Amino acid sequence: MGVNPPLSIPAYSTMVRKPATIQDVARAAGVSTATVSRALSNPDLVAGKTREVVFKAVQRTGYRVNQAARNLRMQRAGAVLVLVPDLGIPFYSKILSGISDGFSATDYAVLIADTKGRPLQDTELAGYFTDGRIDGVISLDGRLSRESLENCERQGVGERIVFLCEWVEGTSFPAIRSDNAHGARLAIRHLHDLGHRRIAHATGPEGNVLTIARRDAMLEERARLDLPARDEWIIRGDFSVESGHQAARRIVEMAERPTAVFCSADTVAFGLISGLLEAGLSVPGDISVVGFDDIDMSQYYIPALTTIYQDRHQLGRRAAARLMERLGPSAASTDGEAGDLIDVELVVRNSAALLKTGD
Amino acid sequence: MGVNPPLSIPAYSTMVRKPATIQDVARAAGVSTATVSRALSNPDLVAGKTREVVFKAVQRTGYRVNQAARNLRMQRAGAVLVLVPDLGIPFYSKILSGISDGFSATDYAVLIADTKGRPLQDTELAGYFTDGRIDGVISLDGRLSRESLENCERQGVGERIVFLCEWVEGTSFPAIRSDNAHGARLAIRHLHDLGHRRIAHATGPEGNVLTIARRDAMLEERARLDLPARDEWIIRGDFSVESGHQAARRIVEMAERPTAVFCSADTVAFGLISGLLEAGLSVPGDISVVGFDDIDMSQYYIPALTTIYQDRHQLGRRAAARLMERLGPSAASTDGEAGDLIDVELVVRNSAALLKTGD
DNA sequence: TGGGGTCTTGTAATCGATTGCAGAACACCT
DNA sequence: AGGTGTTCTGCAATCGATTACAAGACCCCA
Repeated sequence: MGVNPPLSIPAYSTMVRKPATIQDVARAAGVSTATVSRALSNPDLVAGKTREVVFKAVQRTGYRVNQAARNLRMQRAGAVLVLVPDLGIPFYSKILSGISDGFSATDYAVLIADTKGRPLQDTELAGYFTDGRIDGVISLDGRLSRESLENCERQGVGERIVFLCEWVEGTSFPAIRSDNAHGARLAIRHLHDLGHRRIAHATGPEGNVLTIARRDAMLEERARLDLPARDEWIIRGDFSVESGHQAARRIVEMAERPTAVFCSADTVAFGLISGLLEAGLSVPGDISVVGFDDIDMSQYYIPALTTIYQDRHQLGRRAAARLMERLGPSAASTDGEAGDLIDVELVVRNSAALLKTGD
Repeated sequence: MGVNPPLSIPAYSTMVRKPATIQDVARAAGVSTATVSRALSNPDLVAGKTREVVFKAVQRTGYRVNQAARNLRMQRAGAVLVLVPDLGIPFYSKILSGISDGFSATDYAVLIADTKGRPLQDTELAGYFTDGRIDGVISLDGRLSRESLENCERQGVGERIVFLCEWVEGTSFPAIRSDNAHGARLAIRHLHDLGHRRIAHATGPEGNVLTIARRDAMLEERARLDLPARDEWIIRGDFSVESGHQAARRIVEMAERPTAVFCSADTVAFGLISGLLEAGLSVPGDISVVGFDDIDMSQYYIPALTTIYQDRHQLGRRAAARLMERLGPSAASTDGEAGDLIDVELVVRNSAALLKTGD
């Protein structure tokens, strides 16, 4: 006696304890598992005294509800999936942060999948639902196949899909999005106010809904203001910096050069400005440029970028809220539609200037 | 007879069918659920004929294994958690894409949590494990509390944590990271080769391991090259564009101004350059600047940024692989350590130039 | 004392998979 | 025919929770 226990037996405190189950708590509290469950999830149903005893036992055992078991029993997955067209694009980061925020107070986990590397199979999305892997989807990807969506509706989970930023034309899923058309109009009007008449547009990828919304509104506004139009002033691209860089080359070679360019994204504007400078043109001296998005970098670019601000964090939060609302017990179907369009603002900085009168 | 069924009863094809369970398949195939399970997960154990019958039944019923049930039975969560200090920072986007790739071939889901909004409680991380919510963690956040980590080890899940980019000093968790010291040396040598002697450094946030690694290596290399040192040339900041912008102000006011600045991140460099230009100094004419990271924007910034390239996608993939390896059945503990340090490269562009000889 | 109501609790089924164990079926050899 | 071995399959327990149902405890009032 008086000797320490043999060293080969680890001290109790360092032993790997298996996590306590509801059984352990029940035993410790001297009640049934049903009572423990109720005390935790529906405290009103158990007597005050018992409740105390159970809580103490929970403390003592360090019990935490096993989510896998809980979800199985409750026939839910406890997770939502966010589909991102390309995680490598900085535009999405703040949106994700907003979504993440939107779910932080709930017990939903946020799963993220990049659809760039490997686009979804037609049955895959519906599969995640029947899998028991997810309860809902927020899609930032507007190119989901119709097949995918139909499969989901066939499974009866159409109500659990929400689009964000992009959407699929001709479907009726909720789509939280910025007022793209208004943004485009603001940009064109601003350039018009600065005296510009020959205005070009560097578009996003062909077929993309944002490309269409912004281009169409741009064309309309330009027509409304009686500005000249030339086909070559609509320059196809995608939302990448690289495509802006290429657009610069095209512009430099044009016979009748525009004096201003409205870009479908800030990244495009960066590439464009960089390309124009390489060609010896100055911005905004020779050509004015307006972007779209107002990403973090824009205010520190040189020149600081005049652009259309999208509240990305807000977009993310709103989409999260919208999905929650539809996953909840009573899906008041048509309600809330009003809030799905988020306002944008013109942010005036230094990349667009008064047209030189000598022109 | 001859009339259609009443319209109030939906046609079978449009009815919401509950997903098929393993029971349904067993019934359809005329075997037991055990056989179905084995046919799917361990085909060698069932006779070829039976296997066929089961596969057909699976086809017919559209069965998919319910992951929640499977995970519960197998005592795993089927998910890994990625802790991101701030999802709003574009630097992380490509890393996430790499991680996502790394897990795409597995049946692990990727959960993402932003630790900026609400830092983790000490018991929270360990809680996610005992919860049955996650099997492993990749932390991009080096400021996890020691308590958090100790709690995990107490639960016996210390083996399932991998750090990425950042790490916690004094612990022995695997940490996939760039060779930060080498990067800093490359930057300083490059500036030295260009003739610069008075070299400043805009650091990251105080206490951050990357800040320390890059600064210490910078100081060493500067000493090794016998370059002058002044305290005010080490300018504290964080990794934000804003902090670079502030650093510019400080530099402008210095009595003895450096001719070159090594920035702890590209974003800092952007802010710095923008600030210097506002103050009437040109880059690289008056001051040369080198960044760190080589994010997408850097090659299109004006001037295009000379910087240290980090292979972010690779970092992500590698971390994913490392975690998988540790979650697997036989955790060969010490192996693979060698591959945890990822090489960096100097990318020479236009923001750092030969020192003007008149200086 | 007995009947009816309200609170509180426990028993046991259930969610949908996996797997140890044991028995059935079959082959092969003497 | 009988013994031995291998291959295949099914029964039933199990993972850890939730919850319908029933029963016990207690109170109140006629």
